[in-house]
Amino acid sequence: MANIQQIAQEAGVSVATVSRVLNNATSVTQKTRLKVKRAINELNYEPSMLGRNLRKSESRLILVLLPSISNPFYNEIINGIQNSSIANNYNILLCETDSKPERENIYFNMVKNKLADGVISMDPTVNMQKLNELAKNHPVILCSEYEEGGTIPYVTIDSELAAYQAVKHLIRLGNEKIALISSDEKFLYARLRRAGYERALKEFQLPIRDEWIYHTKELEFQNGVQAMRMLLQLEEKPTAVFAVSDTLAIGALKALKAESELPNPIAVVGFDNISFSNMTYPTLTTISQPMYKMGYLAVDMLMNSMKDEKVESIVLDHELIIRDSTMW
Amino acid sequence: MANIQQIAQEAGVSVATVSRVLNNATSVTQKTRLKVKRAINELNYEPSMLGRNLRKSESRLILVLLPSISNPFYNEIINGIQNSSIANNYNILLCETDSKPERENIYFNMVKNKLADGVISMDPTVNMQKLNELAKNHPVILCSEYEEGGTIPYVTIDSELAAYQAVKHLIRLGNEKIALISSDEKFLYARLRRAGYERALKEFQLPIRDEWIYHTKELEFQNGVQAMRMLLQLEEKPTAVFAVSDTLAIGALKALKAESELPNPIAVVGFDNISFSNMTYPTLTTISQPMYKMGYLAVDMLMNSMKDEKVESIVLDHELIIRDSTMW
DNA sequence: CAATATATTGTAATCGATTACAAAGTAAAA
DNA sequence: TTTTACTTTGTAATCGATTACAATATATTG
Repeated sequence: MANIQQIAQEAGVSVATVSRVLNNATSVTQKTRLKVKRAINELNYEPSMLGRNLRKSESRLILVLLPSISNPFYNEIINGIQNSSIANNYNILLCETDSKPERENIYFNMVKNKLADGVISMDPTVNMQKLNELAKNHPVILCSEYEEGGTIPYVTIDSELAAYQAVKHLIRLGNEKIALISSDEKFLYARLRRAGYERALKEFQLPIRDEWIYHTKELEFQNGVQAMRMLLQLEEKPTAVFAVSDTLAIGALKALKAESELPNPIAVVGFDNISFSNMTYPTLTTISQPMYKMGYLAVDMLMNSMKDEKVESIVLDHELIIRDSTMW
Repeated sequence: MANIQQIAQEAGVSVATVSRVLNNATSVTQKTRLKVKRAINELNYEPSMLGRNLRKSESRLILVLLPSISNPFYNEIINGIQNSSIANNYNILLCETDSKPERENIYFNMVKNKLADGVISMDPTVNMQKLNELAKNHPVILCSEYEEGGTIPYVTIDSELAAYQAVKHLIRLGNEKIALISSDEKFLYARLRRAGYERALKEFQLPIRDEWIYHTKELEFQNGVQAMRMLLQLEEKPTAVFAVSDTLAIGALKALKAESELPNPIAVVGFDNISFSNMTYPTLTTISQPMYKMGYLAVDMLMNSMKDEKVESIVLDHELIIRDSTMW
């Protein structure tokens, strides 16, 4: 593969001139510009980004941290990030941490090593201390999951309010025994959604019972199935369930279908509005997050952060999508 | 951020020695090694990959091309690719082409520009001509979708045989009117799966009727819903359906549930065994591809290709997973 | 101890671009 | 035709590492 020297030689000009042509600098005559372009075509030349990046000390790559790509919740956010990045002439590196510190370290090092220019983290399992450390010297934005009272800018929704509204919806439908399927409360979103759940129950003077609150280890479908099975084994069964994610809710629905001898249907509300939530039977009532927008904005914020502008955190609006799982 | 010069100065040695310590070269005394390490810690130094990559003319990045991350089919493959890459000290760049040539060009240029060392393409919509061109100078492996009679090594399954077996299963259950929900036949997998479908029907002297073959534009759930609706409007309705992807099959199931006045249930078989396929109602009978393995092997093949070894294409085994959608 | 072999360290070129500054060329003004 | 102002081009330093080769230090041998 040819390099800039060879082009310069072929075109009979200096490397500086070739570089100017490559970067559309103004001060190059039409005539020399043509000579250079001809040489470029002749030798099938593509400028090396390695050289350019080293000189400019940038990689135009954004790291996107997420625990696992298999959670469909991230799909639309990633779409937003992707489109926004490309519009800004950046590319993204999707980084599955699998919630493993070793993996996380690899990616943090990439940033320190200048292999990436900034980070958007959607990973609730991220090591916040290390991330804060990184954020001192590098642009970092949190997307969806964030740190309360932290210094890293974030874009998210009001999880507490959303949960409150979801549960209130169940109450309005006449449910008094409402269970919660949540994940690990080390995650902020889980704590917030639980808080919303409790606020709604308290407001209507309904009991908050420990055995109606189930914590799963992960967010896979199977965890939802498992959780629902446990709830169905209780002596006093709930009549409705609020799950902190669609994946859990869908698992719960599955477990309910398997249980043929239920006197009354149990209502289920999920969270995220993943595309599959409209394909289940019954279709799932859920909270819709503006995922695409969230991703898009996260990149905007990162770009501003790179320009050393002050970046304000953003809280976006959500929406309750009412489907069959609360009206069968 | 400190650079290698400063470390050399701080430690009172030459840059070469620092580099040797960084790369665990043998010929460094314990004493100087310590001096250097102390300086590294002192100045909080992280070597710049930009410099290293330029010098070594490699980026240790693999591009993974796929049309869209929202298709859950790719999840497990990506997992395999990811794990295998990390084991080989590479990172992957997930590249959604959205089936747009502009996007594709961006990524191809990254390879030409030395920003990535190789490509694994899972994108059926890829421009094969350009990819072949790229493959002349850079390592490329095809994963899942491939080119018949092409020169780029691939890892895949026998789609024709799998489809044949899926349809044969439907025939054995007594179905004689079997529909096909396929995608665009510009994709090889679609042509192969249709061929398998037709082979099974012919073998049992069953009719191949054009109105029972529906082609969707995309692979989203909604396309499956749409396809099934059309099939249900036919005068002579099929009693079973084979869909070339789980997403389409799941959409079809959804459309079937919506239709309450069916005299007999319609059996459905999908393809891919995505994780959702076990969460639908009824659960989906499908063909399971060894997705993780496929991804893992693709990286192995790429590594060999980078070492300029000859790489043989691989056809892996599949499996028919029988669930409720063919026995209700 | 001197001569030689070996282990350790340093010097400087190199990867491929960008860019400040200098030099040469061209156009405009005197 | 000079002189001046402005454009265009070239020279060489630079980004931050690796590494061939040279130089020096240390160990081994006779």
